[in-house]
Amino acid sequence: MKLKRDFYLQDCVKVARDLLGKVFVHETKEGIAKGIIVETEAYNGAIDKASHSYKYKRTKRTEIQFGLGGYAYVYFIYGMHFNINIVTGIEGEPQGVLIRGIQPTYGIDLMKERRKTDNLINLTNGPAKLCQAMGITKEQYGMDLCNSNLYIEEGISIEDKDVDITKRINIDYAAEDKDRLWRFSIKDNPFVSIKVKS
DNA sequence: CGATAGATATCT
DNA sequence: GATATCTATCGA
Repeated sequence: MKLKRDFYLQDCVKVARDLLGKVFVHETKEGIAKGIIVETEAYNGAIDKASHSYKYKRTKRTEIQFGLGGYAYVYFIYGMHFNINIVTGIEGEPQGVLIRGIQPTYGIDLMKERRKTDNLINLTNGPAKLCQAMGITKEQYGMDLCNSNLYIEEGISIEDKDVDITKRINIDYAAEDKDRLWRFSIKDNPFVSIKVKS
């Protein structure tokens, strides 16, 4: 059962927290791939220098962030990698949640084939890795998670005591905003991309 | 471990 | 023309 639009219309920080434990699904003609979301980061364009849409900067690339929540924001980075964000918030508010780590639960052979590795942990413990494993490319830019073959469904419930809240990764260019505690991950899960000592 | 090469769409 | 919400690989 796909999550409904309402879920995505909330603030990006809340959605980032609540996405932990939910199941990310991509159905393609090659097969279905699923994984439990174990690591996320929130980006709020209105106030956050780390966001592509900082100060409501609106370009062809960030356009999708300005619409309703529940759409996929996929972009190409460092000349060779894709990352996927889930757009959140109401129309006009550019926000997103970066998916940084998932735990594969279905279609593992397909993921291994796409990633060219047999190492289970190495399949999806990073934002560009999980995009490759899930078969996400520029093609998925702007897809509606409420009405397409790319979506999120209910999963397991994660208690607050099992959630690590830390600084976000690789945003040193973002000045003081790099210290915001907007990264959420499931404690001691091996598919979390980078461990941060507490 | 830490350092660095890798390669290009996107914005200035 | 500079840079990026990163990853793989190499050397110690």
